Amino acid sequence: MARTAGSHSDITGPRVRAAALRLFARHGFAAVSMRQIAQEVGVQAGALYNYTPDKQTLLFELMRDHMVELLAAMRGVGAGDALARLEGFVRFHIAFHHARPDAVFIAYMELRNLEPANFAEIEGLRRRYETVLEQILRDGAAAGVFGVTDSKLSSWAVIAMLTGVNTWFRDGGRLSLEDVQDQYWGMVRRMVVVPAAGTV
Amino acid sequence: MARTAGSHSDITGPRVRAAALRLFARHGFAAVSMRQIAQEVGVQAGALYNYTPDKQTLLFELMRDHMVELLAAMRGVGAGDALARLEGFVRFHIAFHHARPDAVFIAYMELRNLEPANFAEIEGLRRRYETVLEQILRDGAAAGVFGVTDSKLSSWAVIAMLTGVNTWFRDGGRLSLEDVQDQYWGMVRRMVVVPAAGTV
DNA sequence: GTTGGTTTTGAACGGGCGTTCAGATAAATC
DNA sequence: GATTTATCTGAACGCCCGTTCAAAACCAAC
Repeated sequence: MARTAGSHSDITGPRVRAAALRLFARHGFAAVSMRQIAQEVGVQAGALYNYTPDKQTLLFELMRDHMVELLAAMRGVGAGDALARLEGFVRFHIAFHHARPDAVFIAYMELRNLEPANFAEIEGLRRRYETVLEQILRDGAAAGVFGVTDSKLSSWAVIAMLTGVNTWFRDGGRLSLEDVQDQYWGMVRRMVVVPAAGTV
Repeated sequence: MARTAGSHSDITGPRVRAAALRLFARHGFAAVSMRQIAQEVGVQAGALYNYTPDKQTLLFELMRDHMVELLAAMRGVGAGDALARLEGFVRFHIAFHHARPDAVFIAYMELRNLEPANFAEIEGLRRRYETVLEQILRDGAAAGVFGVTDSKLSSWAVIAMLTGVNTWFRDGGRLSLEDVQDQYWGMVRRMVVVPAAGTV
């Protein structure tokens, strides 16, 4: 024990997780072998077990870290009225997910490869995220600003729509990420905001 | 050759595909073995090769059949102005996808397990589907009914939102499928229809 | 430069993989 | 009921899997 700064394992651990993230996202958890991950890191397969007890835990920790990061980052979306918070949520969701395509992909596609206990934990974290949006929609509805009648259904609809950006958006294309954020915010706003009389 | 009505293979072929569909959706293509599929059918693994040349083709044909069915069924969504066709599309998409959760799941999750040529074919079919919605949005925009400025982006947003229903909707829950269709149609309508003056 | 802990290797374990195929079985045809 | 297809079995092929572990290599501390 008593690791010193700069020891090998301080750098190898992250490299293992990064390789696993890349490969799991590219080929799927079940299709990637520990030997492939080891080769990407430049090590023999047995050495991986210094950094994870098994393959399942490696997957689980990638997903859990991603969700925890998501929840932590979202805390900065902040205050204001429901409309402002909704705009913040939309722009944040798009930017955060765009910055982590591999982790997002895994978090959505590999749920079925989690053992029940691990699945439950990830689902709990996801529900916490969804609840934030749900609360924004409820607040806006209570204030008479949003015409949302079913905040749960609406939050699922919004999140699915926003997450879909990751399937088609690529840097350097016709639209910048800001363009996309603007357009999606416009769609979400029209979707939930009940027009005040006289604004048309 | 010269198969007679009622021969064994007339019934075993579909049973193989049904078992593969179920298992691929449940556990993922890479995690399911030919022996598991065979067991579900009640046959030895070798017998499967009377019905498919290999595992990859089995997956591909499941996805292709699903997409072809989708495109065929969508042709019945029909005519009318852009608003009516958009409503038809929304209700159709939700109903069709709800009736085939396993095929939908596979069609979205197993793209990465397709060989390049097979991937290209499935992608082409998917693009044809998306183009239908895109055209509806363009028509509505041209008619001044929709406020859509980017029909491609909007069609992706709508499809992602609608497909998301499959991840949470369950029969026998709080909402009926008709409830869900109504709510989603309301959201899509508000999202794209530019309100006529005086309707507020 | 020896010590003592940390990390890696390389081989092995038992098992499952997709696929093939000769031979057995079943079903349809005459 | 003999013959001809169609279908299935059961074993085998070569290969890869996740994981373990003794022995080797490495490396900071004294």
